[in-house]
Amino acid sequence: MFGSKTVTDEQKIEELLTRRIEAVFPSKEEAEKRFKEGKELRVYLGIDPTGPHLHLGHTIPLLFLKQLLELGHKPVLLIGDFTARIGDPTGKETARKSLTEKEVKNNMINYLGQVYKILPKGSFEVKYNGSWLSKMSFQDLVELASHVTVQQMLQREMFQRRLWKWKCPNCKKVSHSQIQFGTQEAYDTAMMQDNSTKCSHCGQIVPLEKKAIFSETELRPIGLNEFLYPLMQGYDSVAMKIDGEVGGNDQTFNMLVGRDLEKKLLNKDKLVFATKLLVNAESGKKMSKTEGGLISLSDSPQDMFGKTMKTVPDEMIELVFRLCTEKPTEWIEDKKRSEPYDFKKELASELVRMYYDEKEAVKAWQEWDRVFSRGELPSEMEEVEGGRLVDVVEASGGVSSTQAKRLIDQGAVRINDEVVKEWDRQTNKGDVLQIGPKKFVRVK
RNA sequence: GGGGGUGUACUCAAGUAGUCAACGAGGGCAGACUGUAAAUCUGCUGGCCAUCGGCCUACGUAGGUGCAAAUCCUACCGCCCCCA
Repeated sequence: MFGSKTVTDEQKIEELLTRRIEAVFPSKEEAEKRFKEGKELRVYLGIDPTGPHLHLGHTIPLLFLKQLLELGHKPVLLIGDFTARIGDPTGKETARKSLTEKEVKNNMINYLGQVYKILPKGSFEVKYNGSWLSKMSFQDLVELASHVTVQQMLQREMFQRRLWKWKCPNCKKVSHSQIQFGTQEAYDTAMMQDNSTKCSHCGQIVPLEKKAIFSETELRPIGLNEFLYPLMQGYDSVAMKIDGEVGGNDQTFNMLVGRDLEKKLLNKDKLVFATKLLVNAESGKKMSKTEGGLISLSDSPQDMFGKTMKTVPDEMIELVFRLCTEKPTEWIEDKKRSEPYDFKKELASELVRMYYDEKEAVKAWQEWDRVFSRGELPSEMEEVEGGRLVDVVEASGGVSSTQAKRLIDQGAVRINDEVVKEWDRQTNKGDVLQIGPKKFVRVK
């Protein structure tokens, strides 16, 4: 890779640093300066291969990398094979099974295939953190850990939220309980004799009843290994002598640990790009809470279109357009004046276009109109074996027989557009079954 | 190490011997409504067979008492808090 020139166009750099980016460390100005120097920068994105699919959220940093690539810089994709194999530390007694090497490998292959839809093969480096983390000794780890303090770790919001909170019965205000890790002073304030405590807001000494204590989320214990995660991730930066890292805003803490370490150990000033997240600014809700609702890059065109229509709330169409597509800002501004329904269809088809092609995008759109706007049958349907209605629903819906019966009871199943509530009814060849709002099958 | 708690379905959380497949809330699913959605209202939300109904498996794990256990006893395991 020689002779490659970086682009220092100010407008492009501005677009790069604002469109998908929530925050830049140490500062946006510093980043601008570095980009204008014209030297090739290596910027990485770390992904843990914990599942088989990349979803829409992953595409935000990936598209950022693509922008970088277009400016002549070098994206690096770091596969967290080591971290994935160790497994999620937070589990309860069912200590989440750590993934086997084989699963990790499979996931990685799947990931790469999906990444190629955004970043062309060969345009970026691929690294595995197992190649250095698995070689570290306990001594290395202790040495590494000495660079980070417990106080720093506890600042992290994710840990903050897992500490006790309590509500003062006098002034009704909420305080963090410092019971777990506090200074002596904080402890004295929080817990006085016989379980009474002094409220830091109103100064009253009140009994600390059990009911007053709560936690916002679950009060999960914080395993020591969880402290190690940021450390491992941070070391990745050092090992790769990287120039920058991009990740979701929720990864900021971990990315900053890497920045600190790289500075301390290599005297290198890593840039950290925290991308915006797919959250609804008003409600604070994430776009899709459930696995099922996630739009995955490996979804079929039809599914991708449908899921977009069904899971993207109106208020978020513009956001998704900005974060997850490459449409120019002006175009988005223009289109957003149209009906939300149409705007959303534009989004859905654009996504299909990105991960498939124009033809599929058009087809998916037509299909949607056909089925949901005009109420016609889809042009292609899965063919299933006939038999009793319950059994057909069970098999084609991928549900249990009890659940299949429930669906029928609730009137969610139609045969040839007629609601049928008898679950022992025989289906005939050629019958079209509609199960729920969007599943159609034909009896063969 | 000593003392005090606690462990319930996807999550939170009631229930302390039979009326418990287990209140309630969130989530999810379905129906009505609608522009897909959101909001709202209604129903469902362990599995199997079955259109009343029946059976099986489940309240940290393993045993025990008893006609009968999520509920009582014993041991074990996990977690939390306090004192060291």
